[in-house]
Amino acid sequence: MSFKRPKGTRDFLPEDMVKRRWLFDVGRPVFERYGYGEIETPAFETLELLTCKDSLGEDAVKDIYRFKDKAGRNLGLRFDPTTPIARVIATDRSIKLPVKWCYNFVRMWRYEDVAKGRYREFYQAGVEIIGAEGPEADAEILMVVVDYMLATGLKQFTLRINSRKILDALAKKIGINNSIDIFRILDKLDKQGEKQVKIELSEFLNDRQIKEIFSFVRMKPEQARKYLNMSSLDVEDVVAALPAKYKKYVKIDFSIARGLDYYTGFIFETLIKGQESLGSVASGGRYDNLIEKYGGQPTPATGVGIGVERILEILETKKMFPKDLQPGPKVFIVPINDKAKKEAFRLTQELRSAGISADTDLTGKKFKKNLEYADSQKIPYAIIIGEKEIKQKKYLLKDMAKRKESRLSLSGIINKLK
RNA sequence: GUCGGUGUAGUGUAGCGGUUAGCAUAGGAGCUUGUGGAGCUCUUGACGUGGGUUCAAAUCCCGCCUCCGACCCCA
Repeated sequence: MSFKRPKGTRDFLPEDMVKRRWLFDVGRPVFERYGYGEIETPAFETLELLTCKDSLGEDAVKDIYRFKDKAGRNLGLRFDPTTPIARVIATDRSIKLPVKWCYNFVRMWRYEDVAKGRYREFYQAGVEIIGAEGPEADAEILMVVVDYMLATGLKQFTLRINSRKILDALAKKIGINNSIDIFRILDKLDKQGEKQVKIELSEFLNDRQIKEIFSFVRMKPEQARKYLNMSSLDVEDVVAALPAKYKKYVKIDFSIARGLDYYTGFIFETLIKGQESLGSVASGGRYDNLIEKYGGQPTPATGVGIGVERILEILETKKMFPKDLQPGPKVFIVPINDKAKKEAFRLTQELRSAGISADTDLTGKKFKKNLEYADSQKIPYAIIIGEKEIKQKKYLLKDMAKRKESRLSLSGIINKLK
């Protein structure tokens, strides 16, 4: 019999985990710098919360992993981080607003089709600002994303911003009812091109409407303002709140329309240059009435979800991980024969006590095999220990890559490896 | 969910109706015992799954599943 992993799941072996761990560690200081506190909610919630009608469409509900507990309660696995966070805010009245919460490599489940960069079990990072309605909060979300991207080493990326309010005004102006369908199609403009989008739109709209949409998408903000007869555009306010250093990463784009389901205003997505086909690696926006839908006070909120899986994939293809990411010990202690084994074991523990990641043979392998093993595991150093070494209290420290050996005392080794 | 492709040791593959299912690599043991990435010897290990056709199926047909693309979707 042989067992398989369930579809859409992955095993992360130590060599994978060092990379994931690296990204985790790179993101955390960014969140901390901005003053976000970390939050974690249960892996499963009541199905009632997860399927709370107004917040998601029918398709989304189908993608929830659901089950009954022994008492017959209907439960489901968390499929996004925002819903449980909204639940916390809605139900815990003692929380003083605003709050700034982050989550880093939080696990999520969606029962959907697996595709490149999409799994049924995956991780996400992100931040939420709840209880602040000004454009500064939205601007800060963008700043966090920019800093996060830069921290990963990615330098060429664009945050494309738009607003649900602008799209709604546009829909009203040109007489569109089923605006969600329309803007979903429009959202593909970048990926599929004008021709294809026009074909798809013609199913719902007449030529005049399509023409107007396309001319709108190309407008400058000031033209758009005039066209929609609005005194100000929220996306412009957000850009205005941005420090100069961040402005160059941000671009107003009236064609983007991510996640129209619960967003109420400002929305954005992040594309990596050269990796546009992978889709957005960080997207979010303002959702001012979600908390209310979960039974809380009317509460403004804005945030971002960062697709760490996609970022990892991009870093992998671009070979951007630090070279020294290597699981396992830094030094492997090799006894020359059985007599030296005991001393090797003792020495290993001595190094560990000194804070050095050290390991030794536990299987009774012979000298040569142990060297081979250290080599195959890419352990950078070996210490060779035999009768001579024990007597002299000087050990042979071998640099595996350079194949060079030096005779050092224990403290000498500790100094060198620290 | 739809369409197309695919499935042979851990990995990469050969076999295209009758084979002891071949090869490479990885894994294990050794090449007489104080020096590893090579070489040599030995060794472990595979036809996704269930039906059907046939004297005979890894091989042909069908269902299911997996994986890979494309579409749909992505809260």
